[in-house]
Amino acid sequence: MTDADGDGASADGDEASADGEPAAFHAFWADVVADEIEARNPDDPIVIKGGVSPSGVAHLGNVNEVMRGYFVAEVLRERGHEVRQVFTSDDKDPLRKIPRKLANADGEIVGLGDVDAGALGRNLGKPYTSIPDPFGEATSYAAHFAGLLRADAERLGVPIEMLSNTDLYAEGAFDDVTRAVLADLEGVREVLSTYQDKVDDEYVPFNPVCASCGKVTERVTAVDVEAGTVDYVCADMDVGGDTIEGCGHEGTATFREGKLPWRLEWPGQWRVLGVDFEPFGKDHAEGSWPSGVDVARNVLGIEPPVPMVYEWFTLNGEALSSSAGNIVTVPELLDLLEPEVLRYFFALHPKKARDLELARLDQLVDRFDRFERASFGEVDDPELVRFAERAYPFVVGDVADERPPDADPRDRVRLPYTFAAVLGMVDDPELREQLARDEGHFADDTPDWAVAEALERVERARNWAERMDNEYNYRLQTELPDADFDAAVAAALDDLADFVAEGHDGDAIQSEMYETAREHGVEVADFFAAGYRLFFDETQGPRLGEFLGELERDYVVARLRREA
RNA sequence: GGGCCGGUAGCUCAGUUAGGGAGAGCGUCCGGCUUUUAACCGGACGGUCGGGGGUUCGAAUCCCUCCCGGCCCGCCA
Repeated sequence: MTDADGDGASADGDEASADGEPAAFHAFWADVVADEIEARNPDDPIVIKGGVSPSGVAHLGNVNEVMRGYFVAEVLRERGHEVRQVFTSDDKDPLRKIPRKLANADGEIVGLGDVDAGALGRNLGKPYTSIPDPFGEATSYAAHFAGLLRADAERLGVPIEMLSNTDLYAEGAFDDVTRAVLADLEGVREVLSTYQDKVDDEYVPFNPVCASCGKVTERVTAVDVEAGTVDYVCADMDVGGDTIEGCGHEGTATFREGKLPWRLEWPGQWRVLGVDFEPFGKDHAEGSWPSGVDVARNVLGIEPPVPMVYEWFTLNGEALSSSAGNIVTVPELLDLLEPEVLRYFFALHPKKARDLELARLDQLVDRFDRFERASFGEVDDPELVRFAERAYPFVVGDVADERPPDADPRDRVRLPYTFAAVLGMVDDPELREQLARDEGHFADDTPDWAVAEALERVERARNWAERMDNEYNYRLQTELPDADFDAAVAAALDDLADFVAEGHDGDAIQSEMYETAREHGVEVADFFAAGYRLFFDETQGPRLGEFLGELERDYVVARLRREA
């Protein structure tokens, strides 16, 4: 891709559309982005890049990088393009400070106490790839954390290519970029100085790795572009107020034995990998993106990729923060939600600041369910239907692959999330299915795969109720709860026990509860409360009569008689 | 101080590309389901589209301005 061609095509395109050819309307933002990418006539494969800093915890914010790029990749693939979705692990960066929280191989957050923190301290200043995995499993610190993100992407059904920056340097992939930068120090300084005050006449944008102590250094004393080397001194490095001590070694490094600073490395990646599109968080939007564009055009001689800034979202109303503990990981969320629901969250417009409120996950799931119905034309909302018909196939992805080959997607059943939480109050899978059937969620001809799929949500909703400890967090009590009832209520319970013992279905029991309460002069509310106390040790619960009708009769009778 | 992005019903959001009806779900309230007890059905309530100004026959949408929130404008990524 050359500069001139890109500009020319873009200008022609603008004129053409100004002449009357209106831009295509798209209900899905990924189509708009895909249009922009196609307008540049990129060569296949189209490269979509994301980036990850392998520094501690892969949290849900990183998933933006995965999913935003994924939807654009899928749209382009549908349009007939070959697409690579690559991720650079910026793993040649030095560890600058010891993180307070880490995530183990299962994505669980742990404190420093669970790892060899001293080993981390001794390795400050070294590239992540030169530091051992604190959990002693992966080949390096970087490999551990890059692996976490890759695992999360896999859990979400997104295939990504993870590329190690360290490897790219070692293979010489950055040689040309580094040579271009160091051969034009004047130009680089001029470009960068408009964005960074620290860039002066002495500044050399290359950080050799010290051959003696292995740390990333900052002081280059000489550059020899012909030989492809730089001389350096391993001096102290200032990192946000703290100092990482250099060893004082003076040496010579090749272009493969160091790294470019971020503001040059990022555009360098664009050139090395031929990046056509890259989404990034709003923290980059006003900092390294404008300087990256400048560097790309005026130092590296390439057009920067199509950008997309995504808003950050908050978790429970607060900024994501691993140190403050306001964090949620993909594995955690997949205990609460189907993957397609999480994918749906990232299919919503990226520019909107969104809050993911765990206490109201039922709302997110409800919205997904409605979105899914809309994709089948089952919702009377033209706007939503347009979006859903376009985006739904990308959101469900290969979920359908686990269904029988002849399965009709319209046969799928989604139990309302809160109802699924109600079903989660009992453990028995058959009882769960029966209760859902009684409520009319399954028809006689609902296929087995749809029943099984629907019931998977019960386990997740149950996890949610327990995690939130909310009004659905009830458990059928296996032991008789500690409770006293007045004589009238006690008598009514005994009568109800006799009625149940005779053998009646749930509807009949429900009706009888009202009758019995009246006969004994007990407030219906009080009588139900007594029932909830006995079975759930709570004051409220699901529709009780029908619930009891599904339980084992001897158990219900004994419990109503307060015997067991 | 300068810049970027957001602000639509109690909550979560759609609608902003391409100016024309202010919408959905949930919640709330009322009603229905022989039955006040979370699931099902119906209905209602609910908005100065952050404020103000402008353009226009017409603005949530375009322009200006102000307010609020996040981010960037040191280093680092």
